[in-house]
Amino acid sequence: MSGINFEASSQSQATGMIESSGPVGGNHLRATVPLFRKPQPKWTGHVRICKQKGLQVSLDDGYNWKKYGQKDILRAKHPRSYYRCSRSSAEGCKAMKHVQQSDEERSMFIVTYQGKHTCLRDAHLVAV
DNA sequence: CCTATTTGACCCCA
DNA sequence: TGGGGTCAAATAGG
Repeated sequence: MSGINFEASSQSQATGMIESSGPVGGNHLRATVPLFRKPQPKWTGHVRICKQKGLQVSLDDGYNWKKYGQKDILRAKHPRSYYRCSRSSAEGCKAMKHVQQSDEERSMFIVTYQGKHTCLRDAHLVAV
C-alpha cells in the first residue's frame, strides 16, 4: 500500500468511523475503511477514494456486497451503484453501500456506508 | 444448484 | 412532478 489517497469525511462523526488512517499493519486492504460496530442506529459516512489502488479498497472493504441497483444521477456524469450485504442479508445485515463516481474524476469514488453489519463476514470469506 | 450480476419498473420522498 | 432509491425477475458464471 503505497499511494492510497483516501479521505474519510464524516458529517456527523462523533464516534469515529475511520479507525486507522495510517498504514495497515502489513496487510493490504482491511480495516482501513469504516468499521460499523458502533451503537449508532444508522450510519452514513462517506469515504472519498482516489487512485486506482484505493479503488480496490472500495471494491472490497472486508464485506461481500451484492449490487441491487444502479441509477443514473442527474447532474452526475456517472451512474451511482447501490450495494447491499450479499449473503448475510438473510442473516439480517442491514448494511448498505452506495458508490458514486465523481463528476469528473473517474478515479474518485464516493463510497457511502449506511447501516450496521450484524453478520459475520468470515462466513464465506477467505482468510484475511 | 447456488450465488452474483444486470436491467426495468415501481414506489417513496423532496 | 422529478429524482432517487429499492425490489424483482432473468441470466450468467462458478
